[in-house]
Amino acid sequence: MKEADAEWLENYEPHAYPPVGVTVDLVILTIRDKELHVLLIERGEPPFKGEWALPGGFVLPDEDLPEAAARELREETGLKQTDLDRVYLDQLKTFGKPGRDPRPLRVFTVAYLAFAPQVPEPVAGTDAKNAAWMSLAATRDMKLAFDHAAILAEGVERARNKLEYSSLATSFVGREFTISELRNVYEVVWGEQLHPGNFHRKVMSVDGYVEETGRTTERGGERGGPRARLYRWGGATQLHPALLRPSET
Amino acid sequence: MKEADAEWLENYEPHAYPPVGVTVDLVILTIRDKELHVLLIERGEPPFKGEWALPGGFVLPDEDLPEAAARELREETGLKQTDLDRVYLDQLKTFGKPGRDPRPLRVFTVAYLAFAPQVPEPVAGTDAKNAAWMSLAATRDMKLAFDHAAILAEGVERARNKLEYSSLATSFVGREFTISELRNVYEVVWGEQLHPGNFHRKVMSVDGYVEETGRTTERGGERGGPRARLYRWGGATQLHPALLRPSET
DNA sequence: ACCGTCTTTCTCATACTGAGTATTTCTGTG
DNA sequence: CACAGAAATACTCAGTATGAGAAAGACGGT
Repeated sequence: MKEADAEWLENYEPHAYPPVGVTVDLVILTIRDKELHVLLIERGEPPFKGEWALPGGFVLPDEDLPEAAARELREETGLKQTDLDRVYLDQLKTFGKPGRDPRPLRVFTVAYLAFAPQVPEPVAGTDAKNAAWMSLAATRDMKLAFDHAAILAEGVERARNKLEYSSLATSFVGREFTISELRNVYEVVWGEQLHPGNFHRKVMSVDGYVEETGRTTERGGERGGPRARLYRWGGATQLHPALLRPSET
Repeated sequence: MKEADAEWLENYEPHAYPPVGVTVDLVILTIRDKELHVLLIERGEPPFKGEWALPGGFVLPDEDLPEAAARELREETGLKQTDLDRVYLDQLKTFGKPGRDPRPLRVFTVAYLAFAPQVPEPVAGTDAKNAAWMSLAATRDMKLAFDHAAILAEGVERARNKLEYSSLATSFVGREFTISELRNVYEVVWGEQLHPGNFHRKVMSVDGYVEETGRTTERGGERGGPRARLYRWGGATQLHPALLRPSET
């Protein structure tokens, strides 16, 4: 550091500024019963005690933002490390409108978006009364705490776009999956039916999206059909060419 | 607000938390002399006094994040309102690694990305000694203050991607432009030559990207060629289908 | 045993893409 | 003032991707 900086530091008075806080909030999405679900917690502490909110909390003094998001993800989902490795977790957007938090402290929140595979039952954390996977349809009828409804909407929108250009859909399924399980992810997130034949051809033609395991499911679908081949993720993160949603054409 | 919240508020002590600050920093890109340039300022105050940095500053107490970014953009570029309307300005990413700011205050910065059209000479603001458009090539040899090199890299990467799916390239050119001026934007940002014929066909085929004005340039190119037709932006913000960069195919 | 479902593969018409070429209009130079 | 070089626009053609439909099997439930 320069000498001028050192001199300036001595006269610096942090508490002269109005108090500010920074939190991370998580939009954690998963698929249950062919519907998109989000993890919500019932707040056990004020503000908004008793109301439903996205999981999140203050960033600790020595913690970087991705660390804080990963910690909250661990605390709120109870996922094991092996599963956590496969979870997509990326920064979504930061919200800081004055008054979005009623406390006498200006709170900015850095929202993160996560996609979880299987469905461990959620764990109520220290400051949460209760935690639950809520279907997106259900959330539209509830009033979420803070500006979390807007954050959730932003997260869902981002998820829909991410599916087109990234291999993110594999984060929603198990380590080994069938092509129709993968297709189901797209159908649920986009909310529209896809042509099974064309989807199959497309996925197989994108280099590095999936690779064959050589095995098949133990039995066919519940209502019939042959055993499906099992694939695993092929290592590609970007899809070339992209898997565009039909409705946007 | 619930009663429980009100009770809780009385016991709340903001200054018990370590001090935190939030700034906005801007990656403002433009094209000069067929090269991508970024607006940098020479810091007039510690920390990093005398070093080059992205323009930015603290978010004011009653200001939302987009307002703070717009204010900084106005202050630093001196653009007039009519020009500002056409500037693309959107949130990029938030950075908050402990220690990224040497002050005894944890500073998070919300980075914004802006694309400016013509090239007004920059204006030195209150806490800036000097301001200048720097070519990207030049910035690679300089050490920027804070973690601004990483923020800049993130902004450039985002810009390259945005060109593919949005009509953003029109923010870099004047209100009326020729197809080859538009092509030049893509070539400069992507750093590769495009096929003039194919680019022309593609731009004309994307619905709502450009619309004819019926006029042409006053004279041909400096080294010959016919007068080019003038177009204006056609109103579309998303491009369907996208204009993919050739190198990624 | 049979019906309906599901996976996987084909076919075919249409659309889009990259590469190359042609035509015409202009600028700058001798 | 003719000419070379350059640029704007249009056209061609082969290769590839896409949407829609259909077919061939494999399997579960009844």
